Parts: sequence; structure tokens; C-alpha cells
Amino acid sequence: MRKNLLIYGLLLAVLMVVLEVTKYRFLVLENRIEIYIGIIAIVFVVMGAYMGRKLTTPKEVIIEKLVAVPTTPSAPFILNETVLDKLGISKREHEVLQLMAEGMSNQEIADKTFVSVNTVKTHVSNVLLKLDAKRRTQAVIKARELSLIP
Amino acid sequence: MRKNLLIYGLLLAVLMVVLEVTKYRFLVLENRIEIYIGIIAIVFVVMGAYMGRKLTTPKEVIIEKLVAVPTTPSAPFILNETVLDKLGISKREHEVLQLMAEGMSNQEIADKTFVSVNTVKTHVSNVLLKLDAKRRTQAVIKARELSLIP
DNA sequence: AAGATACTCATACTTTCGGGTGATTTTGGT
DNA sequence: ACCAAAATCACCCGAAAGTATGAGTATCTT
Repeated sequence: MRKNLLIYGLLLAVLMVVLEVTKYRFLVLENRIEIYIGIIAIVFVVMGAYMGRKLTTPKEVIIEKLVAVPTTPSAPFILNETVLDKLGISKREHEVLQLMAEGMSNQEIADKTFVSVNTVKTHVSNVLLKLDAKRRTQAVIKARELSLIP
Repeated sequence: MRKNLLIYGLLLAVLMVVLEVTKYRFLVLENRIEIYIGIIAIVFVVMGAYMGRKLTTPKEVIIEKLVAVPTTPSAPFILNETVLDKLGISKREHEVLQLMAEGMSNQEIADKTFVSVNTVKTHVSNVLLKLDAKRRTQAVIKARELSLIP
């Protein structure tokens, strides 16, 4: 962001210099300063538009769209990473998800991953949210359908 | 959208007229055209930023919701009844086990089978015992391994 | 008819899960 | 160097799950 502002400032400066150098020629042109203004206007409108895009965050109206995810049963398991990061599931969350799928309790997962139960709970909660599941059992089913776990 | 463009065009025109009318005074100012450019630049950067927002910001952000769709029909499930009665799992228990495997809660199972939650709990407990599982998630895994459920 | 088995339900108690919130630290990318 | 995301942990609370025990009903077998 800050870098962008710098670039814009620089551009502005360069443009000014160019104009300064060439202004006499322009002025000779029967004082048709409108052309001059027009060029500057266009340049800065474009620049501003780009800045506007970069600097502002859109207010979202969420509309859900269903997308089919093909699954191949009993084939050698291939993690669907596309789905994984489409759902925004992190490495740790995915790891916890796998252990969940193996029937482990939060405590057991905590022991195996060397973190506290609270941390595991947080991960589990996130996974449930991201998989839109009410229970861990549901989460496991959905995860398997989406090829996130074997 | 189109209305906005009109307004901007109009603004641009007005600005040009204003500048045209006042340009001589500006030019008299020791040819300090940089100030002139600066003002135009600022005006159009702001204008462009606003336009950029209005014209390019989508009002709707489509979020894709993933749905699993099996491409290959899974192998037909064959219940292993030998194991089933070797473990002494009754019909009702088996039924509950299946619903458990579908990610249902005890309450949901109770509703679906028209019995009380307490009854379901009893069945679940029995299943856990007979499958030697600590949790329902484990029970489901073991049951699947033993071909008791699909 | 008696006995075994399955099914049903309840009550009481403990453990595990899951939601919500907030805070700190680590890490990866610019 | 800085920002954003990820990871870590804690505490509370309520809901769900699981354990234990007892008990009534139905069904089927011998």
C-alpha cells in the first residue's frame, strides 16, 4: 500500500517534469490547453481508479453457489488441496481433522500433537465451522467426501 | 453506472470551462504551471478513485459451497452377519450404529427411530462395549473395518 | 410356563464436546 | 521492518455423550 503511494507520487513528479519541459510547445499550439487538461485528467482518473481498487475493501453480499466435487471411492487417496484452501483449512487444522477421523478424543489429539487440549478444541471448532458440521462425526464424513482425508 | 459516467463527463467539461476562463490569470503567475497540474491531478485522482470503486467493486461476492459428488459408483456393500452376531450386536443396535455412522446425534437418532434419547444411549453404550470402543467415532471406524456398515 | 434375549425407559452422575471470547506468540510474505 | 494469518492457550458455560444401575414389557424358545 505504502509502496503504491510512493509510485504514484513519483509518477506525478515525472509527469510534471515532462510537462514542464514540453509546455512551451503545447502553449504554442494556439493555447489549446484543453487537450493538455484532458490528457492529465485521463491519466489521473485511471491512476485514481486503480488506487481506489487497491485501497478499499469491498463490502460483501454473500451468495452461496454449489460446486460439485468429484470423488473417486477406494482409489489411492489424493489430498484435494484445492478444496482444502478453498475452505481455508490450515495445516494444523487438517492434522487435527485427520486424528479426529481416527477416533481420537481431544485429549488424545493434544497428547499426540504436544499442545494443550484448549488448542485442540480451537482447531476442532474451526474445522467444524469451515466444514459446516455440527459434530466431529459429521465433519469426518464431509472431509472424507471432499477428499481431505483418506 | 451510465448515469455516473455522464456526471463525470459533465464535471470534466465544467472544470475545463472554469480553467479556460481563468487560465490567463494562472499563466500570469510566473508560469507556475505545476500548481495548476497539481490541482487537476488531485481532483482527478479523487474522482478516479471514486469511479474505480463504483465501477469495479462487485456488490455480490459469490462464495462457492462445495458438495461432494461421487463419480464412480461405490462397490456394493455386503454386511458381514457372521461378525455381527459373533459380537452379539442386535438389530436395533446395528440400526443405531448405522445412524451414528451418518453423523447423527443421539437426539436425532431418537427422533428417527421413535424412541427416547435414553434408549438410544443404552444402545450406543452397548455398541461401544461390543465393539470395544471408547467413543462413537471409534465405534464407527471399527464397524466399518468389520463390514458392519458401508 | 419358565428362561433367555431384546427392547424400552428412567434417573443420576461423570466426562467429553462445542461455542464464545480474548489474549499472546510465531511465522510467512511483502 | 511490518502486517496478516496462523498457532497457541485460557476460562467459562451449556449441551451432548457416555456410565451405571434398575426395571418393565415383549418375544421367542425349550
